[in-house]
Amino acid sequence: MSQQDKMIEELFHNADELTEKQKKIVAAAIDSFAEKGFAATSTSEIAKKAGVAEGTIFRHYKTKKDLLVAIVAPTMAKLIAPFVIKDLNKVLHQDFERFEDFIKAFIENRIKFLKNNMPLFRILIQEIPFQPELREQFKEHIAQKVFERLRQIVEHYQAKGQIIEMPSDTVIRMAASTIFGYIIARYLLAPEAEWDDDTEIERTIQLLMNGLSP
Amino acid sequence: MSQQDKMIEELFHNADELTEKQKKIVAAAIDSFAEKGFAATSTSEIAKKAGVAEGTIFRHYKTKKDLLVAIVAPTMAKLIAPFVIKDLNKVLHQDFERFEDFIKAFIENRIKFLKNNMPLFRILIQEIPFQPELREQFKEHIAQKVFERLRQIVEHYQAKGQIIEMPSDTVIRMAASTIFGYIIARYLLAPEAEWDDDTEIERTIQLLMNGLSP
DNA sequence: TATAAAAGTGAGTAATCACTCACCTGCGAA
DNA sequence: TTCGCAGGTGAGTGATTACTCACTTTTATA
Repeated sequence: MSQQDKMIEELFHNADELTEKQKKIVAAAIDSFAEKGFAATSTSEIAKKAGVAEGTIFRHYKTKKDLLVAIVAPTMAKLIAPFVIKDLNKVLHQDFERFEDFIKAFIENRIKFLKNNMPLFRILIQEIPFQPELREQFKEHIAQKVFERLRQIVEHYQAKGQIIEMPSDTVIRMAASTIFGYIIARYLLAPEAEWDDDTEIERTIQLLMNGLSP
Repeated sequence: MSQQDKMIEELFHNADELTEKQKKIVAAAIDSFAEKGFAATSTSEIAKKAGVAEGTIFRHYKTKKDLLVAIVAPTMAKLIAPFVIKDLNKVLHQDFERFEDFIKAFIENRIKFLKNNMPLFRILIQEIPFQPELREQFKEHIAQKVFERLRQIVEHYQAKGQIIEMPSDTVIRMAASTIFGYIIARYLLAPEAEWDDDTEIERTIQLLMNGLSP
């Protein structure tokens, strides 16, 4: 099974219900959407790359936008999955006495996920500004659920005196900027450069810890 | 003169050489490109919004992509202008003994610029991944000139013992993440939210100072 | 093995695309 | 007044677009 296949398997919980050709369509679409953007990619091009007839695409996806949503929606779900699990807080606070340990485990976990799903992450951030449907999903899930969870976490560690007293939204913004900044620089802006990943992540966490400590 | 006009005047050094209709084309294109993206915007739509015939667009710009480049290239130039002025270092080190003062002045200056040119900044970051021509310009200017300048600045303040010893690229990445993180959150992700800008900028600088101090 | 449903096909369609071109208009220089 | 020319026009161009549909092939089940 190829890397591409594994990515798709991981992405769609019912991947075994997908036809061979359907998987090829999804793989081709991910490829092209990430490289040229959704609007600049034609369905004929996807069909050609996938080695199927154009009609086959529309057998499985009513419209081109449907195909995009079918790709992006589960990516978004996977990305925020760790925030949605029940009793995150309980697990969290048992396992991670210190904020530093929590954020380290968390960053490493999410970076690993994004690293394995870069084209999808690319499509996600590139198309959200343009697709109201995706923007709506993003707002509903991220803005509401994830943000609420993050606030709880920040406030928990603030109560323990491990994070500086500051509006939790500001803390979240800073942490998110730093983390996404690293991911974008590492995997999108300069993927070809030489990176000492462990050291860079360590330093990034240190920036946050120094900056957010009381 | 409208706000839109002022923006265009500021952007094109030879704005007085632009026809009335040409200005309207540029304004309409900025509007649509920022909202729907370059690929999803048709020339007929731009013409309609600008109140001109479609042929008029192609009288001034050979292709649709030419129009995009004519809009984005000067934006990029304006954005990096402060780095390109001669003897930046001399000016810099006379005026800003402390790194904190420098970065504060710098952030405020660039935020003010971006604030007045948000649609253009949006187009810039949205289209650079897709347009090889823009990516080339970006690499040439940012990667080479700007990065070199930033390295000098970081190393200067490192020599003075005001910045932690760390590869200058890492320092730059962290500072850029933090600053762009604020701008993107403030003006693109949640422009409608209530923001206490002065306080947020102050806190953002404090994060950097705490995180980057030896 | 027979049968129906699902998967797959590719020629065809109307709409839209970026771009062209022959023509028109207003204006400054000769 | 005449001329040249840049600015402006909009109907027209061939190419491409997302999508349809009548049809064939494959698959699952009884």
